[in-house]
Amino acid sequence: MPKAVDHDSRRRKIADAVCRLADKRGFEGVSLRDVAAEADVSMGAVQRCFHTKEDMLRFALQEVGRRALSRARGAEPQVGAPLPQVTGEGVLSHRSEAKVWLAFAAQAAVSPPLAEVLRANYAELHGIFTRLLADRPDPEHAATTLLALADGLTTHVVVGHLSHDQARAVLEAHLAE
Amino acid sequence: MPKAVDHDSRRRKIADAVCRLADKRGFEGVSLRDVAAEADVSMGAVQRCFHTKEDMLRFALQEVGRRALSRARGAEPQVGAPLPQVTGEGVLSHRSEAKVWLAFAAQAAVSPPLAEVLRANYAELHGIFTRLLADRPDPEHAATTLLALADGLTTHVVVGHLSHDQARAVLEAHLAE
DNA sequence: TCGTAGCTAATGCAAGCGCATCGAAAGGTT
DNA sequence: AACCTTTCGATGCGCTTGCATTAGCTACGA
Repeated sequence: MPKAVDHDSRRRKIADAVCRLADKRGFEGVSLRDVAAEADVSMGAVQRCFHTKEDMLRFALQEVGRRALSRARGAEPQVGAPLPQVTGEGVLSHRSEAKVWLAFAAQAAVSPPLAEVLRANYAELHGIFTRLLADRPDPEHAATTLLALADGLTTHVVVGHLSHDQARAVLEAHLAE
Repeated sequence: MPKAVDHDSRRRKIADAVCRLADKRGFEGVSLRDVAAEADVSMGAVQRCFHTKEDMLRFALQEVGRRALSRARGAEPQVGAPLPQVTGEGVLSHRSEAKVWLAFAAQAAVSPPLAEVLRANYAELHGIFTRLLADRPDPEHAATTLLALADGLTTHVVVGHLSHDQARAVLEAHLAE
């Protein structure tokens, strides 16, 4: 029988292809055939890794979320270390896959499985930001506000209403309050 | 020859159908056939009102934007009247077609014609909010921040991370600063 | 009445979609 | 070598899509 395939690795490879396509063409640009081509695997391989397109999209969104969490966690305090400075750039960086996130968020509005993944991710991000803002009078509320502001600014940057620098400046001013 | 058709009225009727479908099924649910059925007109009528699907979507987004501006303008001060109170509910109401806006925003990320419509709309909204926040130290910056916060909160409500009431409370607290 | 201009709805067309299927290939075991 | 299991890639299938096309209808003016 043929060499065993590293399914985890392949699934991630395919999820990365999904994100690249969503970034370039939006959600509608994510067809199985295009994903297979982008990931340099066959259609059959995509189908063997994911039973349905929805499974594939869910996994891709989970990957996006994992990466966002990983970046946010990189800003978390180490045990015994002083509370790190929360910066505008740092907050924006957790949405570095902005277009992809926006495409998924819009789809999540009409797809409960995707919405579920997003909610779980938001809950964890909220926890991380609450800890990062532990020196505020109400860290939870501050985290809620900061997350929303960051996402709103990200959307405005994506559509070209604001520049990245403007968005960062807004966050810095907000954090300075 | 047949009775002249009120094209403006029909275009708006079709745009409304687009928005209803986008609200229920996201952007992918907006096919010409479904729009025609939703608007209770034939495929031919849709095609006669809009040369391409892109035209139709652009017009629909303009309609969404016009409605948002109309709502925001309703909050604008009348000449000689005192500056009205900006409320959280008032700010959120300009995004009452939240899912539709989110779907269009995501698509605008990869569609320059839609992005252009959105930018123009944001610019006008920004102007309105700047005037509404004229009593702040920096009204422009305050408007930028408020718009972003509102959009971020709207997204979080749509995906179910926050409730409408939570979003409103965040805005009220922000406005009270 | 006839001709014309505007409007109509249904359908054709080519392309693409997600998912299922199938014969072939590959590697391990006996 | 033969057999079995796993993996493979190409393609079939039924359906949907945007846009083009066609034959027909209607109202108005000469």
